[in-house]
Amino acid sequence: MLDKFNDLPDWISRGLDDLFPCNDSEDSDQCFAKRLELSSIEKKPLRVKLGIDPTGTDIHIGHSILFRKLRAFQDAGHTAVLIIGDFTARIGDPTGKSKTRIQLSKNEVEANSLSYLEQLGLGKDPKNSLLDFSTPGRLEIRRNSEWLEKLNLSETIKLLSNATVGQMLAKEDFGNRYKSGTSISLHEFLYPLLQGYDSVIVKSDLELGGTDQKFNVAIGRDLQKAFGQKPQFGMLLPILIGLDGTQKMSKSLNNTVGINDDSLSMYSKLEKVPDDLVYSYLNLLTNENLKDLNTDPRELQKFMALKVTSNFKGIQAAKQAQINAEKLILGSNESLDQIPEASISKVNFPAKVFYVFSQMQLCSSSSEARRQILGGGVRIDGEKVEDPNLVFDKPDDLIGKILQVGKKKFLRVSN
RNA sequence: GGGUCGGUGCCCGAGUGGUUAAUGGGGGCGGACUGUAAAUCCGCUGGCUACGCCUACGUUGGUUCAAAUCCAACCCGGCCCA
Repeated sequence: MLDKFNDLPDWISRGLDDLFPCNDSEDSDQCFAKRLELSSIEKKPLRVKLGIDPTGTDIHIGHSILFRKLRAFQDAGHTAVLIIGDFTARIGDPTGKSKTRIQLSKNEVEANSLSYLEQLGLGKDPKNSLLDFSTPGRLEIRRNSEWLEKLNLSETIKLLSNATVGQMLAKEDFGNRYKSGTSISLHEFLYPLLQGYDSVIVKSDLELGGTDQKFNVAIGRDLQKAFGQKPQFGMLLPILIGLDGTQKMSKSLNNTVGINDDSLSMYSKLEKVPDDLVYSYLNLLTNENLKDLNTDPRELQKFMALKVTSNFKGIQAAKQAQINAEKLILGSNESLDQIPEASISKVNFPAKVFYVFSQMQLCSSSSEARRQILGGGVRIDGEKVEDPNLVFDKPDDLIGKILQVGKKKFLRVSN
């Protein structure tokens, strides 16, 4: 932990990558500890902003780092201001993307937003969700189309005048793309300014973001000053490394653990993250004490997987997942208690095996199923299937049996 | 707007008239191995209840018995010039 966070309570400093500005000044615009102090003196909760662009449908545990921090502020009595970037999602934040993002339609964005809110805990008991949706005054949800849609050209130009081309190109992502000759559309320059303008509108005291957000958050601070407000602080949290152990966790890299994953998949994915990631997962995704940890790497993986899973699924489900995962590794699926069931109603009989596996969505296509069978990765009730053209005449031939592809994908056939 | 180079499967990248569903690498999936994994080795990697049929090399047309490969127009991108 960096020294400069020493005067902050542990629930704030844990896992931080950066907090800026950060100095010993007595000025509550320069020193976050002072801003906190001011908040408690004035009995005015801080407004802690976090923006999400509803561009996809699944939140993964990498995102959860930010939400966990936001929740910590909620629990300390502050106000979480969740900005749904329903407008900016349609522009696309170029951050970290080598290409201009595809623009989404209004309907897609709305559907994604709802899905996000549900995943974050809308309608759920705060005990089992990422954010507290029910305690009055702890959460404000704003959609940025509310103000961005109304922005007219002269206001837009005023925003644009707050940043320079040099600043934009100094930003790592734009700079790289510029140098490498990848196209940058002008509207992408607007993105950081719009995100910053969000801070102005909601009068943010603190904005949370990943380390790749430093530029955008800093722009927000500049804009607030330009609009005569107290500038926000920026709190940056690390980008979680994905399951591959090298790249950031991201859906498009297929190295994620979704918070909607069932507990068994969540646990089994987590128990095999590379050894040198385990510590950071514990640090960023749990509140466990990081001293006196078990030194056996395999045990540590399991401990981490259990703790993280129980954060999302509850301790009971996590323990069960651990037991089931052990059984999976030993290769016996018979004693598994939590095999998902799936109805066979989509299958038309007579049915060939490969067709069955594709219809049951264990394989992405019937060709894929055929290949898996030929490759020796398909089992029914533990028995290897050799012939892809094996025919089942009626549903009863399959109901109650366990279909398996590889080591991790199971399904019990139901009516 | 002008000049020039280019757009190939999830990604990168060969292929410049015909055994080409398209070399190779990465990634992914499956198998073996192991403390799970990684590394390594082996196999697979467009779709379809399928030994056949369909769809694919920016888009649309054209030439040809035959096109990813030739021609035309258009769309998109890089660079240089305005």
